[in-house]
Amino acid sequence: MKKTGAELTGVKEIARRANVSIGTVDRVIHNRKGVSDETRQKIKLIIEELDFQPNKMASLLASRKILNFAVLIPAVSTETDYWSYPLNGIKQAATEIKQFGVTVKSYFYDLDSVESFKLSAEEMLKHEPHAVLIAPSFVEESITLAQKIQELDIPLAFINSDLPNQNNLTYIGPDLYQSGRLAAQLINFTIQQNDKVLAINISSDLKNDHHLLRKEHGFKKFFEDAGKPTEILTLNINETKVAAVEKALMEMLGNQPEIKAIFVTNSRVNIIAEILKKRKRDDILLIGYDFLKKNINYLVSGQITFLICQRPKEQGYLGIMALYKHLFKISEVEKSVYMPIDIITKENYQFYNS
Amino acid sequence: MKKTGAELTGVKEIARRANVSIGTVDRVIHNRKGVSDETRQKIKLIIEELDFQPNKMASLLASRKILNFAVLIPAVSTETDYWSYPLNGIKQAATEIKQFGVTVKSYFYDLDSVESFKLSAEEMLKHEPHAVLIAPSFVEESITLAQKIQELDIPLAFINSDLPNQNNLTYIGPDLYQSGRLAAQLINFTIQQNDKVLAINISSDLKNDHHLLRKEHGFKKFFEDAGKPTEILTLNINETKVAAVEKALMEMLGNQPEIKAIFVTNSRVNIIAEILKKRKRDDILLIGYDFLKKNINYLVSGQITFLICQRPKEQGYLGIMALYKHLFKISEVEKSVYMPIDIITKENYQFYNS
DNA sequence: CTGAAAGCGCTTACAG
DNA sequence: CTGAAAGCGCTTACAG
Repeated sequence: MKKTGAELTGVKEIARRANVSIGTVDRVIHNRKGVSDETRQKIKLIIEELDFQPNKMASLLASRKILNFAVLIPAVSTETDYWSYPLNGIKQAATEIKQFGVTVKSYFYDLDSVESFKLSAEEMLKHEPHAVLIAPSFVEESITLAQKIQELDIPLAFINSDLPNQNNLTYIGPDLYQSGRLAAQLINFTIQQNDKVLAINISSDLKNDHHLLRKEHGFKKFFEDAGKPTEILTLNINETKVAAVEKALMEMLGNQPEIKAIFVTNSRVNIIAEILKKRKRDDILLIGYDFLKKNINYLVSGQITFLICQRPKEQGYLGIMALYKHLFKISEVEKSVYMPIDIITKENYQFYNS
Repeated sequence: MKKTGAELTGVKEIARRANVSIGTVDRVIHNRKGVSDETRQKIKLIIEELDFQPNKMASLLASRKILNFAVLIPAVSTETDYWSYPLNGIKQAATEIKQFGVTVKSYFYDLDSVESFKLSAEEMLKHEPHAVLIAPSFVEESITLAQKIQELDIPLAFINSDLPNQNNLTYIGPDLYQSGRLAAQLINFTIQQNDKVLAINISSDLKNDHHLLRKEHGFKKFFEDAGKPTEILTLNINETKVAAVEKALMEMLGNQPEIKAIFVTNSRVNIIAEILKKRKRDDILLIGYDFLKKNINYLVSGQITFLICQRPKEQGYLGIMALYKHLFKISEVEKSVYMPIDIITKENYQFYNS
């Protein structure tokens, strides 16, 4: 249970072999200046020979580093508890790395308010974080922020959605196109000849919500590739109130009685479920996104058949851990990490832990 | 970036307040004897007041502990690469906790040989591990082993399958009954009135393979609960050679032309896929278990529609981490951790990372 | 450019 | 029962 403490190891042994002090060895290990080329080379050689790996714990202990991570994500709203899941993952990671002197502070913004994003971002930067994790919901403002962060030369991780060319350390989140394809595949199993399929985008600002469009694209592409004549209709609803959605939906269903399956491109699938339930349209298969309490309720009651999920908790967890692994040089961090695309049904939701 | 080093903290501050040496404080923290009740109480009070949490890194560094974990799992065979996934998870965990002085050594056994299990178990115990992770494939022998391990008073984790009442620290694996139900639900979406469904158990020793029976049970229970008149047939095949399986399967399909879906209760679903492909029976929906290369190939080619997976990599990873968290007192460990039941299709397999 | 010393927050013998 | 000292493997000023 104890290490054998016979011969020297680590910096001491290197120092002994190189005939220098451990201070000099330390300088070489961390590529600090103030060492002659000659000694530097000699020490580097010995380090290689010994395949020396500094003891992280000793290093952390001696350096007394304190690292503050900042997180900028949407607040949990009354409308959706989606963001509670990434937040839980972030908290879990925070607990695990607390012992290494890392603190994680979260800043929140309102998904309906660009202004709140800017304010929270500003507040966050004021605290001079050593690493930042953000969910870049507002594209333009997020790019501005990402550039500020880059100027400060601190690592940046994106979760939930990506922004191209932002020099971010990593992106952890879904592949939207492919999740749309998967939804199509699931629907394709159940429909008959001549059935029609409806894709619904519910968003107050669809033009900027390229998310939904990428899912819709994957969805339609699947049927194209399948070479089936299934007719895919699309309904864009730019209001989120039930009454407005109901009007648009019922009009569509009235005109197209052959619709037998509906794909909602985001977590607002519960609105459609509510309407279908009220209208007693149990004949329509419904599929949508995200492990929200409201959605799960309709899954259990049978109104929703499939939910597609992208491990929101894990996104938060992995985002923080990526920053940690990078700053503590524990391992290389991948530029993009695409989450598995999970299928949740009435029969497996109880074991889905995020 | 630096901690403020003004006032004393940790053991020193406790010692100062209690007017004792840090040695005595240490004795109290670790509940060692040799401290008068009076001083012990005094120190405990101060510890509570300060909400003192010992610095893990300093503690690890000073104690110079070396912990050897042992792992006993089936070897990766030519027939299936299933066990390469838990092994990868184990290796990943090993890499992460290496810096805390933990080594992980794996021992393997042949799934077709009880003898090899016993031998490997013996070999493992000879090395006096401080914690053990096992996949208890052979029930009786595993119980014997679990009892030996208990006598040695070292923590034990099970993965992949559970054994009741073994005083193990934790179990991490699937809920078999529920995964059978999920398979039934998926099939239920696609079948028509009057279609029949076939469940196939392929095992050379089905009586002892209670795994398969629990999945079959869940599978059948789903249809019962659904109150549908769907007829579920069962085929037990106690040979694993393709020729033997083919004979049994074709006889069944010949007698029951209404069979439109097949559920294979384990990873040998690729054998059935091979036969269906050869016989050009694309009309039958096939569903089975595990993310094996062979199975994925048939998923891509369309012969298999769904694979049910239980995160084998994560099981290995979490198993090791549970032992680590327990021994290092990082957090409490749950007695049972049931893995999510994942559904893998042609459209999402590429993002499934275990 | 280099070394010697102090220190990180603990644990471990050892001495009394 | 208790304390003083040495040490874990590093880093950090400081002195030269």
